Amino acid sequence: MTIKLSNTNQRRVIIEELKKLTSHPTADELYEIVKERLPKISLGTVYRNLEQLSAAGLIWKLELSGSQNRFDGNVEKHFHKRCPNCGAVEDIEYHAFAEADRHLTNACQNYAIEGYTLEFRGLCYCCQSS
Amino acid sequence: MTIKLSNTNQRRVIIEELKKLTSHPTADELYEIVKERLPKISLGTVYRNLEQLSAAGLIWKLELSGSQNRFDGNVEKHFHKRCPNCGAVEDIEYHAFAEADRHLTNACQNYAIEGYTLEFRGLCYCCQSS
DNA sequence: TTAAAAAGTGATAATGATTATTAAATTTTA
DNA sequence: TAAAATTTAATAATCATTATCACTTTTTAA
Ligand SMILES: [Mn+2]
Ligand SMILES: [Mn+2]
Ligand SMILES: [Zn+2]
Ligand SMILES: [Zn+2]
Repeated sequence: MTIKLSNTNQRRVIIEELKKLTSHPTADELYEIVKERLPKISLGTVYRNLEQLSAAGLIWKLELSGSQNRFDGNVEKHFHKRCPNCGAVEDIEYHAFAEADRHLTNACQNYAIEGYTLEFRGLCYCCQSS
Repeated sequence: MTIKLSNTNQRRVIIEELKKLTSHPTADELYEIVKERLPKISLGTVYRNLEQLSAAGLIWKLELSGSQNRFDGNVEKHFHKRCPNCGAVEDIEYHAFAEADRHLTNACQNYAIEGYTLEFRGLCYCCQSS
């Protein structure tokens, strides 16, 4: 049942560059970065691979509400905070909200709910000091 | 500071029809409904008014992750569940998750977080029985 | 090892949701 | 009631994403 992916150079570079970043880039932001190593790569290839890699569980596709999709090389359980001013997306350590998560999951038991998506809003460091 | 909106017939009908529904329609779905009363109305007018009405706090704009925006005539505090199979959006009564909400809000205090967005995933009634 | 089959690529076109533009109409202001 | 402000309908433009397709690369399995 595991998805099988060919070993192409493009795929290798895409996942490698994504995993270097903590910025949760959009497909086109990552495209610009990958292009430095693979100048002939096309944006469609980046989109296609990000889609496949997230389907395979190797990366995360962040479908944040009301914004362009972003991608995350860190697949450990954690949440995100988006800055309403500049749009930056930052990690929030899971442990900070672990208890709330337990309560949410428990409340879910009584309903036909499979899971939830939770995202926070708050000014990033840059936008706080300006 | 309150936003002032002119009293146009289009605006009146849009909000009136939205408030009749519990289906959280998209702009184009509501457009089809409103068109029965105002056949000459344009889709752009529906988009513009939904935007203004939600900016004024008279309705809710639901920016659900990874899907077209939907609109809600019910501005009381509540959450939503989206069916991963058919895309339907249903209400979840706030009280069911009030305790979890308290925990989330408390955890937020220690961080520069202004608020959060929470949405659930689960098969709707139709999709469960098929 | 090699040839057929499968998967992936790059270039580009197409799609779909939303926003912008603009002249004309309506509503508000005073 | 006339000028100012807002809104409308029609339409064009934008922007993110997906689809298409001829060609190349990778995988499979004899
Ligand atoms: Mn992250
Ligand atoms: Mn609702
Ligand atoms: Zn910021
Ligand atoms: Zn369903």
